[in-house]
Amino acid sequence: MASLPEPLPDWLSGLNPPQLAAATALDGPVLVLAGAGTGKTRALTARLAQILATRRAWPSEILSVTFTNKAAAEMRHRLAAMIGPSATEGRGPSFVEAMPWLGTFHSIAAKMLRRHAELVGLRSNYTILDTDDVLRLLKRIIVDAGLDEKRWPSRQLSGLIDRWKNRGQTPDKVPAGESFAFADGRGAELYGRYQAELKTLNAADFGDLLLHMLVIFEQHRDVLADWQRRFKQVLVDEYQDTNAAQYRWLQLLAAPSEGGQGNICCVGDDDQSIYSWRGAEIANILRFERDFPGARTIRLEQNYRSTPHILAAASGVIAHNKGRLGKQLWTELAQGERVQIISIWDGPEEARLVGERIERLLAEGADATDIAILVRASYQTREFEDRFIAIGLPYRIIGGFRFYERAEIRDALAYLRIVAQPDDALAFERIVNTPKRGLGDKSIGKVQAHARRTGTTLPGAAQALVETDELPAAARRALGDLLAAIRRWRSQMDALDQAALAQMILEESGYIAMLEADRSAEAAGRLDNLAELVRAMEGFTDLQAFLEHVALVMENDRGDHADKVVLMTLHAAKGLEFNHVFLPGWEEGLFPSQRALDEGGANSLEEERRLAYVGITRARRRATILHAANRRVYGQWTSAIPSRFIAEIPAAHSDSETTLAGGASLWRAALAERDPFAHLDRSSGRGPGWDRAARAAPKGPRLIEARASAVTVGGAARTDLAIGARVFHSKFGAGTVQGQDGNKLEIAFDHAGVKMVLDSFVQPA
DNA sequence: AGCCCAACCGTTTTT
DNA sequence: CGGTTGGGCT
Repeated sequence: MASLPEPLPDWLSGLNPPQLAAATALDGPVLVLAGAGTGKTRALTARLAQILATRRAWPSEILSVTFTNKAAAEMRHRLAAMIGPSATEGRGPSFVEAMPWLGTFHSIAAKMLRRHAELVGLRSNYTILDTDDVLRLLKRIIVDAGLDEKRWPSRQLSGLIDRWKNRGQTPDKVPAGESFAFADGRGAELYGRYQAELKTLNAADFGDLLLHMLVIFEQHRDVLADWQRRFKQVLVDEYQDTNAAQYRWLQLLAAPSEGGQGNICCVGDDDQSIYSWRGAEIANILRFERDFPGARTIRLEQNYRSTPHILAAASGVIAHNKGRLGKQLWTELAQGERVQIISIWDGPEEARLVGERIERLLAEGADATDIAILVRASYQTREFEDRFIAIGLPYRIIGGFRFYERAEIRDALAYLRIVAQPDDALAFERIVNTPKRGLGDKSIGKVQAHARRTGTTLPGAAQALVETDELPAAARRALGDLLAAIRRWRSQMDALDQAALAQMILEESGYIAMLEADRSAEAAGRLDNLAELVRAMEGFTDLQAFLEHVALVMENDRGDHADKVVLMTLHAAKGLEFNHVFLPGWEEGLFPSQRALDEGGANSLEEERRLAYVGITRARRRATILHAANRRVYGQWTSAIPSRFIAEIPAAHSDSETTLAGGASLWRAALAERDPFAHLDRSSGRGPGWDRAARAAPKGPRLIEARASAVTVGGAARTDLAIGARVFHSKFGAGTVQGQDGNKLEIAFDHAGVKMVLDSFVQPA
């Protein structure tokens, strides 16, 4: 590395030594192991600035890949702030001239594919299908193949095809054994049919964007060579999340062994690899040094985010994983508070307590946006929503339905798609009878039959049928009118800008009228959404560009940045940070999830552990972990033991509290339901985290904000609940006492069966 | 063509 | 328990 000038230029100043190394090691392969909160984006941005400043590459010669649009936007934003707006200014398509190859894997591959589409049998205006289109198409293929859609659901096939595509496998490369995962060995065959169908639709699914480029690179080395020559520098963010196809794509573009220039910098953290279920292969990062000989590895280990207690807690947990590349995070921040571990009776109680703690934080002056509740599974947010609505605490849920997944948006887009791309049969199918035109299953069935018979596309067959008298007069007229309207709209494509065109389509198609006629509460919101869609279309070069933007780039963020506490999954929280983080539901079976425990073996468990690590490291100042003894699962009350991850948090960096009177004994009561030997008081073997939970108890039953009605201090047996007494339990309802053991009662509930329950939880009926 | 009820099935989710 | 979906019914 050439020696750096002193003083350092602006874009390099303030970097710590490893960050500086990451920003300036521009020759050859570099792996940057960036721990949580170690200023990864800062180093990456500085590297881009350094490349540009030293003229190692022009903006158009840098390939810079991320996984999410958010990450790409962030990098673009920070780069603009660092080197001035000229290189990156603009929104929508206009910045394309500046850093054209900064984006997500999918958007970059889609752009490349537009240039080479014909090499895989597509035209450059191909449609990018969403999951819904894919499922409908697959379902048709499954039914056409004479299979029972119930027995062989399209979702499952879609999952398999996804997996194959993630691994870069075309239908002919699917291992024979894996083909048996679907329809008794017909998996690969159906995959092949699906690919053929996509070709006739002039369409690609998400996985195709990369897969097609791989096929093109492998079969047309001249095309590959062009791209290799172009990209003088390659940057990859979140490298631990790359799948096999993405990995191969990067290798082809950058590895010297394939003819690439070899200046590739991959940034990632093996401890934050949480997407294996989506095809990510942690092995990619683990074997980087082998794949790119001569690679230099740089570790970013100084954490600027969290206190030592929080870091130590997270490190303690992740240390239980094997096969890590290894990092030692450290910080200069003051010690701060220990991680709080709270044992609680049940789900509602958990939500209640979190709500209370948040209110206290807000009263102490915390900003609501500094507070997050991170859950393992999205359904867990429900309990918190209920509670927060009840106490009037403003909250916001991140994730869930995206704007463009809404039915009205997808309908509007289908209209635009059929206008932009006449062969898009899926779009045609979607809108042919929306709004209602009297074109029901029977008429559409005839069109489909005709299409199949004559080997034409669905819209083509529709046109042909309109010219015959095979359809009833009414249907024939309706279909003819629709086709004429589509032609008319298409003829306006050049004359009108896409927003005006969309407005026209929505009005002339009767779609807006349909919603206006609908008096329901949702209809008004749908009209608003459509107006928002039209507004969002302004500023794109053309309709095609907009449609691609929608398919690949459209943000989920609806600009709701008000002062609200945020609720989201641990997955969604990766990359974010908050002063105060609540981590509820740390129970075996929930987190780690039952499926991870049942199916994936050690690897799955380690991924769950990484998720725990991600969760804890989101916190800047305070992390609060909770686990409940009882939770309602599918309407059934189930007891649970504390997550093993709780036991893995070093005691020196955490404090345990319990709101459970009787502490350990209560856990024993909860366990008795599933453990016939619970009464034997074995000293161990109660499961992960249990000892830890029990240890909180000896300090004496320490009540925190306990509901007076539900919890009583002390373990003295009650005398008013003799055998035979009728009692009432707030969860299980009425029952009869059958036996007594200290402060535990065996109660035969009228509707919930026989259970062991602490006497403090029941009242005489 | 459209509505209603019952059977089913429940991680994580980006592009 | 509750949302979705598909089939069957009107």
